[in-house]
Order: sequence, then C-alpha cells, then structure tokens
Amino acid sequence: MEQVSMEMRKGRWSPDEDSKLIHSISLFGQGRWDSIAHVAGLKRSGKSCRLRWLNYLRPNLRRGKITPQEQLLILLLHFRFGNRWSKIAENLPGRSDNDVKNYWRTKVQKHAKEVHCEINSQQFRHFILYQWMPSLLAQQIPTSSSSEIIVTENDINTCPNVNVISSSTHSFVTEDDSNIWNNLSSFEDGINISHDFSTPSDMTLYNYSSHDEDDQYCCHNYWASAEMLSLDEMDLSL
DNA sequence: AACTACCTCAACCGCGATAGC
DNA sequence: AGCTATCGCGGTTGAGGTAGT
Repeated sequence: MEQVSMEMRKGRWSPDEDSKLIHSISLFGQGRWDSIAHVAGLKRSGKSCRLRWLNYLRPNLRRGKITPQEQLLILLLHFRFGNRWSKIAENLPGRSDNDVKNYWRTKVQKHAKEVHCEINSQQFRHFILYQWMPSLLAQQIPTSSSSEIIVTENDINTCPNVNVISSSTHSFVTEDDSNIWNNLSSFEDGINISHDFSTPSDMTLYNYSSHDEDDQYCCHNYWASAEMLSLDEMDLSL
C-alpha cells in the first residue's frame, strides 16, 4: 500500500533521486513501482517513479521540439485515435504520451483558437487537412519529387467527437523527398500513407498562402482530388 | 532593469481497468 | 464474488523560462 501522502516528496526530481531510480530499475527492472520507490530509498510514490521513468529517464527518449514530420504524424494519428495519447505516442519513437498531449494542448489548441474554431469542429478539421498538413509537408521537405499522403474516409469519419464530413478520400500531393515516406512508413500502424511519383490525373492543383510559425509569409501548392470540398466553401481566414 | 504576459513541459490527480488473493 | 493493490491513461496544474513592453 502507498505510504501516507504527508511523507511523500512532490515536485521536481533532483539528480540524486534520478540516479537512485535509474539504479533501482537497472537492478529490478520496470514494474512494481511502489517496491522500486522503496528499494531506491525514495520518498516518492510508485506512480511518481513510473511517470519520471517513462517521461524523462528511460533510454532513447527524444528531447527537444516536435519536428514537422512528427507533427504531421500526430495530426494524422489523432484523426484515427482521438485523444488516445499513448496510442499516438506508440507510433512516435522516443516520444511519450505526455509529449504528444502537451503538443496537442499548446500547439493544436492554440491554432484552433487562432482560426476561431472549436478544436473538434468540422471546420477545424478542414483547416488541418487543407492548410496545416500541406504546410507541414511543404516545410519539411526540399523539392525533388512528388508524393502523396492519403487520409482515408475511415480516418475522417471515425474520429470521436467530430461530425462526419462527406467525401470519400482526401489526398495531398506536395513537392517532396522520398525519405519522409520511408520514415513515416516505419511508424505506420494501419494508417494509409502512400506515395507515388506521378501526378494523379483526377487531381487539381490548389495553392494558398499563409503565415508560418515564425510569421513568415508562405505560399503552398498542392494537389487535391476533385472529391474534396472546395476551399472556396470554407472559411479559412486566419 | 523591472514588470507582465505568454509558453513549455514536468509532474500531479482522479478514475477505470486489471491482477492477485 | 468481492476486496485490495497496482498500473496506466487522460486531464489538469503550476513552476520556470522567455519574449515583449
């Protein structure tokens, strides 16, 4: 049983506590977190030890900013899984569910606010699909060949908390480098990310302009299928 | 330099699920 | 079957850092 909370230390972990926890886990492995806390001589709850390990101390954690590539994946995976942060994090090597959750709260919710949309509204989903994702694709990749990213009808329609929108397949094609797709594919878990290097005949070239995160003026071109809703139908004003 | 506002992210909390007795 | 301990997840908070004035 956990000890009385009055005896427990809370707040930021010290380097000394970290090394005690790491040492204890190296001896006994993960799990039985209360025992680990006790054996390590830490006045911390098992819960706190587990969290510290998973979010900060475990090997191969990625630190630093979420890359555009990771952002793209988070947006895609959120279409499929909703607020299942741990599920999303499974597909982002080295990132914890906390990282994903923090990204969503600080960046995505902020974006929704900026475009005057409810985070789960159809309108904001359109913004993600038709502006944000193409923008991320354009940001991260120098030009060389074109690739395509496909968000399936299922991805669009199965997102919890969101009304269905009425198109079958949403595709983005952008000037691209094939590496991104190799990397994305390595994270792939049932998500339809495909690439071909020709322009689909049933697609139309769209372009739009926006301000990026550094408030620089950007122009983007991308191809979209005729099945997609027209950009003109949406209020995408920033 | 001092103050304020905003942002980031580590950590806590509550709750439900699961395991073990 | 019922109880308790433990784990894991999602939501939330708040300390510390940074940018703006």
